[in-house]
Amino acid sequence: MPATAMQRERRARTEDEDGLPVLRGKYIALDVETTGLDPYHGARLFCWGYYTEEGEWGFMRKTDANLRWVARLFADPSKTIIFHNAKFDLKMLSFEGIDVFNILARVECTLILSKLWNENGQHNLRYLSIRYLNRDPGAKDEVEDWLKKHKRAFVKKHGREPNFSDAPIHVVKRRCIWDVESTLMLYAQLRPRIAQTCKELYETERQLIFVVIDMENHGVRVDVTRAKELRAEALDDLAQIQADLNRIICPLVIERKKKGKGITETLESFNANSSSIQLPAAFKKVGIELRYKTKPKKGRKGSAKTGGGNWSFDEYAMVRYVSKPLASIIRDSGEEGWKTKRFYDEVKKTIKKHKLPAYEILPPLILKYRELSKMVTTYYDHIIENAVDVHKTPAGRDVGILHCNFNQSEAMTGRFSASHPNLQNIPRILGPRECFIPRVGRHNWHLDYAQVEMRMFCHFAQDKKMAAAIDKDIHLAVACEIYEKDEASITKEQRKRAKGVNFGIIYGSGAATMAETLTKKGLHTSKLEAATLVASYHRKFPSVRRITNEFKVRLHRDGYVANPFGRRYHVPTQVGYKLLNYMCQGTSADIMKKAMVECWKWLRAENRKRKKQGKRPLKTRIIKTIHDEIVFETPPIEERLVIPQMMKIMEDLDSFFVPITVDAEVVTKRWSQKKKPQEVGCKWFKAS
DNA sequence: CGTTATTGCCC
DNA sequence: GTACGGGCAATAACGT
Repeated sequence: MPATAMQRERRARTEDEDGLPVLRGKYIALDVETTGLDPYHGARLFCWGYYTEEGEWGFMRKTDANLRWVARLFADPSKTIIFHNAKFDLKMLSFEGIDVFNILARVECTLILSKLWNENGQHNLRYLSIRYLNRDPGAKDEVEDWLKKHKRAFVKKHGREPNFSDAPIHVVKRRCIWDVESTLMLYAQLRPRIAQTCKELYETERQLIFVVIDMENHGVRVDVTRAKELRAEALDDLAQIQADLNRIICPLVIERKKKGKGITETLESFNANSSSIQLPAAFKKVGIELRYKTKPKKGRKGSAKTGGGNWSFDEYAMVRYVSKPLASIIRDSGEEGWKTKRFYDEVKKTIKKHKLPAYEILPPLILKYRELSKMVTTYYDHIIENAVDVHKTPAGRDVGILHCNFNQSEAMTGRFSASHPNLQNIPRILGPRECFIPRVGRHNWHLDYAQVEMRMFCHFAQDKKMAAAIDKDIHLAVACEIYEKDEASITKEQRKRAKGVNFGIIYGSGAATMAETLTKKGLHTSKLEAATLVASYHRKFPSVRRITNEFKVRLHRDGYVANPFGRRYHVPTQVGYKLLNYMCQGTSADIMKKAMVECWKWLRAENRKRKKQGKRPLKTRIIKTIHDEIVFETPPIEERLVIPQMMKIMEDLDSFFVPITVDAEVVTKRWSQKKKPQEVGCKWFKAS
């Protein structure tokens, strides 16, 4: 569409009761502009633009009448409303009192369409418009440019950072119209392609938008007081470690660069997080000879590798810089999550007992320091700073709600990602999980697909031997095969090794990495041993090689490989070994997504039914997802009805070479005390 | 104030 | 003959 035509505003023929345009177009691209990205901390929309296939377009500021116009648009089942990232816009509109969960118009999303068409690369509107529409970014960047240019002056004048709503309205308008025009054209290009390739998957993703908004708006409950207690504890420990470190290695002479010139400095306080400058200096000073270097990491999007070649101080290297007894202390403390005091006592005791050189205390202290500072900055601080609606409980504790951002279109395999804060990487053993608590009168039920990636692996390989073992103990069964022993004679360590091999195979590893990974987990394994295990594995499970090759053949033939839901993976042929993993991970992810939609829909349908029958609605909700796990919040009185129903929906979702089964655990007090249903006296619960 | 490198947590 | 998959986030260091 030529830019000149675009700039000619076409007046709608008719006006509604508020004097606003009644659109003839059926397809309406809509885009809201906001004061920020996080509505839970005050960001709000202040205007929006629209563009229809009839060439009608317009720009509206937020007023009651204009919001009513949007509500009427949403109530019209003959319309299709297209967003680029519908989740964001709808979430913002939900904060203006729009009931986004009962929209009668059809909601579409070009971000999801683009992601499904090609999981690689960028999916922002700017990039897509250039790539698919040959469109000049034009007005797209003007708002950002304005903000950059006027930031300093604005802060000086108003005492705060400027946002989109502070830019001149005509600049915002131009951008907004640019966005909606692009969105509409993009939709016209992408929708037919997806209709051809994965219509049902798109439908799942599309409906999932509402599940995600619901989940994010509801949020998870946190015990802010507990976070503060744990934070204080950690800070105390950190102060002690810092003092010890300073006593051992300061003053420390270091060399660093400043404006291209090398300078020398003497430090009175040591920073254990400084792995490139202070750590090497400290190790040299106490006389530890450095032996391990960092490995190159693959650059963004499979490009050349970057970095590497510097001295390494990760845990892998650190345990190797100390004697064996101390190394086991470090490993044990990590696995069991010891408190700092116990760790200190054990470390000192061990050094004395084995008459180790005094400097060996350095690596364990640094590891502990890094662990604690990570807990504080990444977890406790986040909970304390980001919890909203904080109030006191009768017991005098501060509790609040954390609203995490779930992104359904970020990970290339199809998985969810989470951010701000990332609820999907909360440590399993250390303190943070103590801060997550159910709401009053609720339990949190964690329903997780048991070994789902392993099951998908089994599905693709169509391996009968594996299929027979998957509902018992797959790792034990694999151990029996690769060690050629019966179950009774397999040691715990051998089973653990087999487990590592199972994961390694799914991840596409070879002998070298397998050895490294196993050794890292405390199972000392040489490269040769690992090679033997892998060879043995492939001999016993030839289907794995077969399916890996089959995927490579398909990649070569079609340029992509599609999972059972039609999600396509485009990868360079050099990394064809990744396909098996993508297929396992991605199929699991799509199972999860479909399950979330089905569970959510069941709960809504049930409530409509109950409303008709004059019964009170169910209070059960989906509150979060962690890859293979859906977490439901439910009043105990509903558990018996709802939980088995949710499990049934999840398990009966689709049919594969092996059944997909669901395990259930429940949190009544704190996430750290997640329990089996039987342990909390759920007599009605029957494990599947 | 941006980018790169390192580290470490999750499934 | 090679190679472990997918995420998010914090800090340090350095140059603009």
